[in-house]
Amino acid sequence: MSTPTEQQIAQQVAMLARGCETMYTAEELTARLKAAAEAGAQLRVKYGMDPTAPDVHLGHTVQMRMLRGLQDLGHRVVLIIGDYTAMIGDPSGRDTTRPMLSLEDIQANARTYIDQAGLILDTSAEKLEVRRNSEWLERLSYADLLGITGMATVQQMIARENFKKRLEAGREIVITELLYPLMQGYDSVAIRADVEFGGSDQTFNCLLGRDMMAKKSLPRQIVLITPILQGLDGVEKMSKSKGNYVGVTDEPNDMFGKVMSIPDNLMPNYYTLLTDIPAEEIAVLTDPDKTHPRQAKADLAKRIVAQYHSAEAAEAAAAEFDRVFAARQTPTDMPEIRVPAGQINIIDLIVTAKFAPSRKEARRLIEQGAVSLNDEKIVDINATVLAESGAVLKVGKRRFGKIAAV
RNA sequence: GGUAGUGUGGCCGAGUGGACAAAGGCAACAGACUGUAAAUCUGUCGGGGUAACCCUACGGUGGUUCGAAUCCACCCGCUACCA
Repeated sequence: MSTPTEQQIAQQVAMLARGCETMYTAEELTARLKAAAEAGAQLRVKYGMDPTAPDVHLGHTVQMRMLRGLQDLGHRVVLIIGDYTAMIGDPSGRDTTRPMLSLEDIQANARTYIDQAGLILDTSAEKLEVRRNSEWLERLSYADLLGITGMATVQQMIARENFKKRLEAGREIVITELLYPLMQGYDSVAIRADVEFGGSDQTFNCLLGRDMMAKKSLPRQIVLITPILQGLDGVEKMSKSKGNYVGVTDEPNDMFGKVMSIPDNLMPNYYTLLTDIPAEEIAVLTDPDKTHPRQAKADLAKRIVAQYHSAEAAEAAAAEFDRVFAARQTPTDMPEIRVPAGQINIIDLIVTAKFAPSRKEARRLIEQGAVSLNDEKIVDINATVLAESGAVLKVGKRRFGKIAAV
């Protein structure tokens, strides 16, 4: 790899800037990239993972895509599994303290996480280093801890918005909560991070790490803050617990459909953070006068499916979507509903198919005109139908099943 | 430890003896329309029953009452003030 020119470095920085809300600082990043290139050295890019929530969704990929970009430039990602922190349990959780995770759980979660992250990251040993923070945190003595706590001031802590608000509201702050940012910051010191990525809620912690490094006379890490990706509802942030997410391991059809369900006004955001399309093109795609929104969204959905599956899978998912929702035909693949051959009550059929959680709900769906069998709408909640193999039960717009009479 | 407050459906949040399966909002689901699982509008939204009606539910356990989410006692959790 030849030494990149100033211009190439500037391009690299621009690529990262696109997905960042804030950079501390772009100048330092430029200088560090240049120095690394000249020395033929890899930058160490820190990325923390919470071993309690292993499923990777599009929200995580905003950062991961940039990490991958850096890997492709020759740098190394240091994935830190927060096993030590997880074992203690996160005290900042408002309601209940999280249950302690066993070592096995942490292992398993980390495994799942790395497998899924591998869809985006380069997992070769050269480009990815996996560490657990128990490696260094566990060994600290009380004296070490005093040294670490000596690196931050109460003023710093209470300046943090999160704590400030709680102080003003008179809500309590447990001392260990103050220690958490320090632990995370110490991770940076321990691994000699050059760059750390964090969501905007992590700003304080990342910057504290940067500060601690300086106090230890280390080159302070550059902090890249990424925006929080909004969920499918367009209101809350994407998260597994809110159920408004697209998992990277979602099936193509599902992934496509979920992306199609985002509000139109979320498209610019998704295009910018989840694809590599240049800004000028995004502007054209998301301008309703220039591109039909339906078209733009299908295009977005295809690109996303292609990233995690394949271009063919994306085309197939798009075709399937058109088939079912635009042409209103039955899907090519439907789950089987196994029922005894013969007459069956329609409510029983819906419940057996698991298309409704209760008989009451099944009845409501019928009353609302949502149910049909072989394209024939069923409006009578007492209807009895003939269960014959191959018959297609449809409930609502997207629940289909093929009857298998046994 | 004392005092005051608070605990409601997936979430937020009203309700202070009957008209309460519990206002309103969010989320969700359905229908119409469409450009899609977008937007908008309408409807539904604990469970069983064709229905009348029944069962479960307002932190927990008992009690008062013809009747309790609502009143009382104790307990548990959270919050604030005091110690």
